[in-house]
Amino acid sequence: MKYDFNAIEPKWQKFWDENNSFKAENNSEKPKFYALVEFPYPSGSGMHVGHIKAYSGLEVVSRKRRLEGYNVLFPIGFDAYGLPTENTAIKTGVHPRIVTDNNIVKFTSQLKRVGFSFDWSRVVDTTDEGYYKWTQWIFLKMFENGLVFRDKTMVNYCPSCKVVLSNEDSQGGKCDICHSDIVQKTKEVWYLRITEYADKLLEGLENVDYLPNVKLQQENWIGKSTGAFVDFTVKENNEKLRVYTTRPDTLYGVTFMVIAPEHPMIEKYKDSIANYTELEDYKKECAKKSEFERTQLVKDKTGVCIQGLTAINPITEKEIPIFISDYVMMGYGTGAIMAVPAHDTRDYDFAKKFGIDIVEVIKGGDISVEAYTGDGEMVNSDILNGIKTKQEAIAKMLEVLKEKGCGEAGVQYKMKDWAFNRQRYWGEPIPIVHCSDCGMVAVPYEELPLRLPPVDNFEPGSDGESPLAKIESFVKCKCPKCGKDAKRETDTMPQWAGSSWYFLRYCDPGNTEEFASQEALKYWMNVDWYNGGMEHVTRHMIYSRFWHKFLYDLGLVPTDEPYAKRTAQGLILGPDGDKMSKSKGNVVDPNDVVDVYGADVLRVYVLFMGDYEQAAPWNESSMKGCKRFLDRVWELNTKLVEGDTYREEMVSAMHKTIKKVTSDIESMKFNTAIAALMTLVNKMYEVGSVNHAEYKTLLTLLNPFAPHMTEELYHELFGSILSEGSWVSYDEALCVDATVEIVVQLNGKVKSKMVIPANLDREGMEKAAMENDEVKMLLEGKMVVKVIAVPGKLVNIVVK
RNA sequence: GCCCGAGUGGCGGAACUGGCAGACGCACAGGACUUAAAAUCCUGCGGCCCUUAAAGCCGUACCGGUUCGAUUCCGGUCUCGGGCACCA
Repeated sequence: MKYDFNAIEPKWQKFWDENNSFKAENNSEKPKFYALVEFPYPSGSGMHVGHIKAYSGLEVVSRKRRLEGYNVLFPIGFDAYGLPTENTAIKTGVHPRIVTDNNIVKFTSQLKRVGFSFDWSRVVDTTDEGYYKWTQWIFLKMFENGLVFRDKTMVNYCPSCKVVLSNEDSQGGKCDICHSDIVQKTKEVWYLRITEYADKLLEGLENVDYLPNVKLQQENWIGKSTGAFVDFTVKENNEKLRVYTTRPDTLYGVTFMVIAPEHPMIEKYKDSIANYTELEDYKKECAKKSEFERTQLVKDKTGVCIQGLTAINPITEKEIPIFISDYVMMGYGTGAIMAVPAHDTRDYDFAKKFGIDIVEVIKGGDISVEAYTGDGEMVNSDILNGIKTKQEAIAKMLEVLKEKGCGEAGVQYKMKDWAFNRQRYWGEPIPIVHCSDCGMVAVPYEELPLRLPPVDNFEPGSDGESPLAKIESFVKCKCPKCGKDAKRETDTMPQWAGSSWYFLRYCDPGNTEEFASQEALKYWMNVDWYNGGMEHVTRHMIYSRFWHKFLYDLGLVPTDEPYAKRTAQGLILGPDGDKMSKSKGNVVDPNDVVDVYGADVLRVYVLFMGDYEQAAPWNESSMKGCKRFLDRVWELNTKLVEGDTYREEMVSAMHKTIKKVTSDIESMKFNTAIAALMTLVNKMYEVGSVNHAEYKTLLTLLNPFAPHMTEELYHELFGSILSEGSWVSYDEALCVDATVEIVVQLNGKVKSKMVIPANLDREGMEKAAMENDEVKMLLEGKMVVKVIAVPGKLVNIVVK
């Protein structure tokens, strides 16, 4: 009889549910293990198989850890604030609360059908007032500590979603949500001063175990550069014009300066600028371009020379022109640069177009053709002449700048402050009150949560105002400080807020007094292993590390980093090889797979289909192989024989498999772990029988992958694997066979094979090879030059 | 443009630290069982050559190098994927 998943899987799921089988204890003698997966956004379309793959990795690790005797916290929750839910509400008129609740029910049932060993008693929902109360609480702590500010700036505005977006949400000039074009708009918005933590976020990477490319992406995102600030002087008014440069060594090659079109100097010295209207026109031209367009025309530089202002190079004392151009950004460095066309490609393009001098100061390239950005000997640089390396030249120049008092070493970051607001209903209200006398005043802690008011119309205002602005009863309030009439802030927080601290809430989800008790945090933190998608490696991970580090600085969390280890799974592509998406219609629903094949087959398949970290296309027929494999494991119970130790013909296979599966799970090589189990099962069929000890081991190794079937079989023979089973160990000495087959090569080509004792040393192998009849024949008439023996592998005979 | 990563049979993918390329699975072909089909089991399965087999030769994107020996290391080229992007 085959594995009847329709009967067996629901049976165990019900058992696990009723017994809270995977409940993590906040107090335990056992060592703790905290495994975290990215909680889903409960969308209306339900989960797809990509979610299943994302959770299956740490699901396997968690189940293994429990068998190894750990107290495991493997939680799940819902990141439920967000635009799609609100858009559904706008379209259907159903309140986002109801939409969210329905979606959570759907997701929960899907997750349970796959048999994930989540601790269902700790589910968090970021839109639950018991949760967002603390999101607001942490925000107020940041406000109190000067990390929250408002600023009027150009913002990325999506005319379709009617929201202001952060740079992160509008990359490439397209809205992250609806993909329409972003326009620039001036607005006063909320910011979190994440740049204050740039160095800490960078340094923290040294002590965590993240995938190398995860670390690299975060480093690039933070974008630290070291260089120098140099003060040029404006001849006409003796004002300092400060620039940031990473190449102070090229100061002798500066032939002009460029400032951003928005640079305040233009306004300030408007009267002494002869061509002010021309500059104004250029500025207007630039403002029309979106951030995206502005970074598009890389080659074709535009700009205008400022008539009436001249800069003086502090080192050479030479006079040089000042230009405005949109290739210099106000938001980075000082909004002004010293241009060295000979050794910077952008400055080179600009100089060529405007006919400005190009002075070589580093030998090694041909500046008549292109800018030379490499290293080389310094020339035309007075005191630096003859210096051979960049490092040395920079060091020397920094000394000189310091002496002269016109510059200093400095650092810059690409990372910008975090635009922390949405003009939407379905988000955490920002707990701030605007008072005409007191300014921005925090809502008192005891008044949290600041609840969303009931509304029937979720449409945002036409000018990018939040729908909350239309609710008079919400907006009108008293100032908590002076008691006068005041206005409540109507922006809500971005979706990233709720996910910035959820891993802390899991430690103590029911707490009404604190976001989590110190005791629980001390016990569980930090997260031992965090797995998720590559798409969250910069934004979500950096934001949440920032929040965590802030709380650490307040002494509210015990560790300075939240995640000890971070890995990432690859996408499941559609059967057509494209990214799964609703619009392409290539989405696979896990429920459909469970209906036909059962949960265990689905679980094994998503891990067997390829390298866990790589993307792989869905292939239904490949899944049949996994079904056959599980059926064969099931069928083995008809071939059971007595025996509580491995039989001789099985010993090395058993130990080798245990070793392989144990280490492969740790390195997320789930596909080869399953392959090893398949090989073992094939071997059992070859032998024709399996004894109790062997079967017990097989079921234990397979349990994390196929928990329903293995529990059923194990339970029949040995009792509950969950409560009585334990992970199996292996003996290194028994992983090797007594004899090995080695290869005999002639000049590196395989010519013969022979079986020798595994422990034979080099000389012994060489001797055995030379005495082998087949080898003797091969060597006839040839001269042996050299023999190389590699124990356990091969003998290579070099002949002439 | 810059920075990562990858390129292996018909397909998904294996190969520890330079040591038998193609584990495991899918698909396919042949056979067994069956009235038949499904399921299951057995056999074969990189290419060339060939009636078949043995033997031989070629083969890990391409060109070259190091080495007794290269999918693995080095130099160059091409292609694909990802990240950043006038970041001074």
